[in-house]
Amino acid sequence: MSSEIRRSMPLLPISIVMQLTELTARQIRYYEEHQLVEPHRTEGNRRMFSLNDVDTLLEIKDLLEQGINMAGIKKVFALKDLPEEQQQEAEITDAELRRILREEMRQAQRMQKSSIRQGDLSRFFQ
Amino acid sequence: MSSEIRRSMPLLPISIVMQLTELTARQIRYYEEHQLVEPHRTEGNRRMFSLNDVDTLLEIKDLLEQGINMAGIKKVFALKDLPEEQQQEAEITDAELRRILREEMRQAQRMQKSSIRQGDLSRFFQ
DNA sequence: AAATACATGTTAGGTTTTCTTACATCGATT
DNA sequence: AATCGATGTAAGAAAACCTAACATGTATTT
Repeated sequence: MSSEIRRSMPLLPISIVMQLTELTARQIRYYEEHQLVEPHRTEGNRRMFSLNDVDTLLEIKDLLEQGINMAGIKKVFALKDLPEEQQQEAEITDAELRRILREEMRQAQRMQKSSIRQGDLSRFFQ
Repeated sequence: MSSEIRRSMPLLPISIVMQLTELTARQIRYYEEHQLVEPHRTEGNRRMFSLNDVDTLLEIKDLLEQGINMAGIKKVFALKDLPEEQQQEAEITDAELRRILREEMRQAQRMQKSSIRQGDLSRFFQ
């Protein structure tokens, strides 16, 4: 079995994903609501996550900690998932993204100054 | 994180292990009863299995399909798990195992002839 | 300053999954 | 015929998870 298949197999219940990512169930479900992850569902409607899903969630967490919001993260993922042939067509969107990211950086700095940087300490607050 | 650690992390609920191994919950619990696997337990007493546990279960399944019973499988695992230093002390048991396995092969052939497929070597294990 | 939006917390009620225990079954052995 | 070994099955309880709704704390907008 290829490692690709293995990493995309839905194996993990949400409780384990919570441990692996240090995200709350609420957060994980919220990101799913925004279609940033799409866990498999069992017959009984329970979410089952793959290792790739966990990677995605860790990436979301990282971007959020950088002050980027849902819309920004969606853009980032949209770009990343573009196949080679379409990367060129994305140029305009790419420029747009850079503008977004610059703006986010400023925003992040403002947040740092006011000591409200969000996310990085979440693990200490259960 | 080392692959060793990863493979020993309790990540999988029994439903997933059932799919991966094509064993029933009853079978998995029965093998645990015989201490052939020892899944982690959550606070709420749910079994959580590691990838190593899955490997072990697949090995159990294979040995069972070869007609070896619980006691025999315990012996096989006991031998396999011996650290280098003790391998020598196990020589006698090792020879014993080889004898057992040779006998088991003959038995398997007989079984094929008579279309019987189970319970072949119980007499050799106590 | 009030209203709004965003990300997350919390609570409630319902459903699925898993647990243990006990008894049933069926082929093989005694 | 009785026993054993591996597995099936059923019942009742508990844990884990689900959705939906409302609450909260910051940041932005008006």
